[in-house]
Amino acid sequence: MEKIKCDCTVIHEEIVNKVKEFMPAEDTLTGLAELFKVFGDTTRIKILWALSESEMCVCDLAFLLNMTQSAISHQLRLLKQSRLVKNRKEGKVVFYSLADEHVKLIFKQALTHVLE
Amino acid sequence: MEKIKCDCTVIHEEIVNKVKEFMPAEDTLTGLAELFKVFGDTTRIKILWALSESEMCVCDLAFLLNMTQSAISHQLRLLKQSRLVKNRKEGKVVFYSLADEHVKLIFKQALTHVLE
DNA sequence: TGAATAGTTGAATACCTATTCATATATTAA
DNA sequence: TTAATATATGAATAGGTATTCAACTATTCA
Repeated sequence: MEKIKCDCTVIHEEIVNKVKEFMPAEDTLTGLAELFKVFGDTTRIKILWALSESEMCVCDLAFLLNMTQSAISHQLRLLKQSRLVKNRKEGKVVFYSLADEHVKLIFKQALTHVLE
Repeated sequence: MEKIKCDCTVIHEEIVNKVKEFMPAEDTLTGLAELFKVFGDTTRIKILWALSESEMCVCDLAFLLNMTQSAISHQLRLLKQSRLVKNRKEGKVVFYSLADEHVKLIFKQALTHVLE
């Protein structure tokens, strides 16, 4: 354990206080992190990307990603809880699709960083 | 374990193949997930947000986020490895700042989803 | 030189989470 | 009703990771 306030922070106090003042609410930042956490998994990224091309059922995704249907289903539940995908039922088949256009826009922005 | 190719995927074969064809390279998708993983932590989000306001030294960040300087240092190393922050040394003090403008743009995009 | 400050780092711990496995539900068709 | 298919889900496991703790380095200054 150590003390929090260094000498240099005292010197920088004005800047630090100004930054603190403009920081978004704790909830907002936590929410941001939670959203990015959902994007931060290869399986979910692939699912989201696939759904950005076309709506698909669970076993389509399982086949496409070469994974068990169970694993896909678990991830889809997570994605739905985060309001990133929605679904509709047609007989025994459940089709999933993107909830809105945000996903594509976030992808686009992030790709510019990755592809450099 | 279970078989991968369901009957309904046979029916949807055309769509599934088309989606597969347009999927980005494995490396690209993994890279995307890795980037989002870095954003997917409250501490790192706060650090990045703070640095989007002003460059700061390690102990400034520790004071601002009320965390040990060691914890902050560990996270800064991660952020630097991901090319999201850069640093400069001035005597004993190391100042960190955002590596480029991508961070702000990605934040902005994601916020529109969180704040709805 | 020695003391103090700023920062880094490796190991340990405690928590989280992605996948698997087994099972359950829902729908359709025979 | 029974059998088959599509999906969902709870528990267990294995792998990952954020923070802490205890050193350690680098720099300044007295």
